[in-house]
Amino acid sequence: MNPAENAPPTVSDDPQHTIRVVAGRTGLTADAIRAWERRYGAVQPGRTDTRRRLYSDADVERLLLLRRAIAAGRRIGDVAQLSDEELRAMVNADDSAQALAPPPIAGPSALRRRSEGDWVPAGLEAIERLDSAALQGVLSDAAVSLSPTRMLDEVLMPILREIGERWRSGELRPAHEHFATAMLRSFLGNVPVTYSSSEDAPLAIVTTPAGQLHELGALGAAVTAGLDGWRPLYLGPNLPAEDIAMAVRDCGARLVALSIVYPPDDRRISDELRRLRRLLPPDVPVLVGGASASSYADVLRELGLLLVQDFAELRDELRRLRGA
Amino acid sequence: MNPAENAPPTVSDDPQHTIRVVAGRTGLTADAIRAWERRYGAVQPGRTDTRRRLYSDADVERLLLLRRAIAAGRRIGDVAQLSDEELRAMVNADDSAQALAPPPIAGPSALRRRSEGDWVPAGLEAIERLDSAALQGVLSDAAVSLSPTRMLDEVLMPILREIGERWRSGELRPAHEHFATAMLRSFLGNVPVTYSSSEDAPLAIVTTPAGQLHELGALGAAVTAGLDGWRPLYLGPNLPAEDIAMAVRDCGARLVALSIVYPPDDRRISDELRRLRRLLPPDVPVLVGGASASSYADVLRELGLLLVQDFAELRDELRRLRGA
DNA sequence: GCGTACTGGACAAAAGTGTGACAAGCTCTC
DNA sequence: GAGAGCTTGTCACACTTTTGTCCAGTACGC
Repeated sequence: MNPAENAPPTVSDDPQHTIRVVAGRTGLTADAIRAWERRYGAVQPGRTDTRRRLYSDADVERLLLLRRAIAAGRRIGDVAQLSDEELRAMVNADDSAQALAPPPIAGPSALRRRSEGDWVPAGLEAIERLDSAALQGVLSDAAVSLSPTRMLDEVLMPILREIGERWRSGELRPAHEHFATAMLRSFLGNVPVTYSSSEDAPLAIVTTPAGQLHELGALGAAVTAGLDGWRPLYLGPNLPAEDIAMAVRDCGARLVALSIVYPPDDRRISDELRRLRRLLPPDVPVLVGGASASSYADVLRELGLLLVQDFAELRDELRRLRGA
Repeated sequence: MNPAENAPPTVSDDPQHTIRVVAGRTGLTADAIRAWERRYGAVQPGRTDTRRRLYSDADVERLLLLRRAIAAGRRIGDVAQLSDEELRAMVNADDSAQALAPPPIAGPSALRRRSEGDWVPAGLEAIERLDSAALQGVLSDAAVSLSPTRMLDEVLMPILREIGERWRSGELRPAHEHFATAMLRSFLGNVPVTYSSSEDAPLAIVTTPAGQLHELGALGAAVTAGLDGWRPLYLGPNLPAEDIAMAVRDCGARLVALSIVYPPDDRRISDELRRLRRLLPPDVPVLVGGASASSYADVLRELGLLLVQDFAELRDELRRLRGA
């Protein structure tokens, strides 16, 4: 019942990071982090024997949350004392309030306290019943407890994968798949990818090549890029190579990310990739991910496009490229 | 499930938001908010120990209502003192009045038409520049001033129409159309269509028939249905007739709404409609709208499906059918 | 020994507050 | 249709609070 014993947890409580690392990861200055601790007890890092601060992953996440709250106009003195859950709820509320007009988002508020890890089966069950209220509840509930990153890795993508499998096996009808896709699309579209990305963040174009109708992977990639210091420009699915190249040129993008999900081995996709590589400036890297991406590994290698297997690898590449 | 869930605090009375946050959420300037308080006591926020203002969610909602009243031509001095109920009633009345009577008939409190069309050109310009931050700004700005209904009729649909035309004329590239579609999809996906619809509202299935990839019209219809007392189940685009019928049967839907945008005269669409009518229970009405819907008028008449030309007609039909 | 981190204090920039003034826009009158 | 009068958003000012940054002195790590 608890498989998470040996699985490496994405967020650990072990104190391990020096203040320098934390400053780098959060974009805060070391001085600010110390001031927040001194004045408001915003985080309480562990210490070495010699009183050096040691931050856990959870601390880092909390600092990131605080940073988002600040960005939404909160005052650090007001939010520093909130619990992680309160903070996350507040940040989520701020985000959606800012992204859309009528703030009264239907409160999930029903199903409370779900033991961790139950999100996926609960979501699948709601999908089987075509119950949008329940699915919405599961999603927003999970969003309060999980960071967007973990939300993607541990809830949304597993649900998608499972849907895909049950659909292929005939266990679920297209209606279920369509329903789930529509709801997840709405949810992902709601994640504000704009917040951390300041004006000067490098621009990444995210889309799927012509012929690729499944957009959720690409949208997840856009969210990931936004969380990782890029400014994503999401162009939806099914975009011809010429248009990708045009957007890169016109907007001065420094990166293209593509998602390929369905046809595992299609000439037209390969051709599109070739054309894209030819049309793009040689110094603009192209990342390719998605369920079927690896079946194009040969073409990718030939063209010098980078294959990413999952969102974790995508994050790594994004970080590496941003540094360059 | 959980019946005794008393008062889900969607709107809390706790003072918590700084004036800065409120300004961001309402789109008002901090100066204006203070002026309204000073001159008319429009809201009475709490205070911190050091006299900084703290607004509750209820205060924010009230300010949003005031803003919409202003946008409808009211003067702040006249409406600032009204109770929340009076305000809400007035704003709703203004909305429907505005929707029903485009030519302002002379009246005692003649509605000043604000410089209305500002949002559409601003949105189009953002789309031309592929500037997601700007487009997001236009959309949320408009959404704060307009009710979801008018937002659909006066901003989103005009933008879509215009994009379509400029795209056909070659003035805009597919990249622009894709970009706009993706952003509008995200925006529409976040309109909380769930809140007014209680458990017992009749269920409406909204989708597009197989072959129809454009989903925005259908999504707009789902939003409209949600605002009009139905419980919409949005199933995304491109759904075969069998699956629509299955969803209707499994969920006990009382209505199907379809959107047909692109191929104006396609055998396959007609066949899908015929199949759908055959598979559905005869007492489940089917509404068909969208840019190309009227080119199928013959088939629709033959099958007894209802053609709706625009969202206003859709609303009328929805109301009529809900009464039945 | 040199780079990094810690503490506590100091300081200046940013943001909020109250008050008053003003210009743009609207209404009404003549 | 010109002008008086009112409404209202914005700005300037002087003052307070909040908060990020800097510094000096000390200690640790490699």
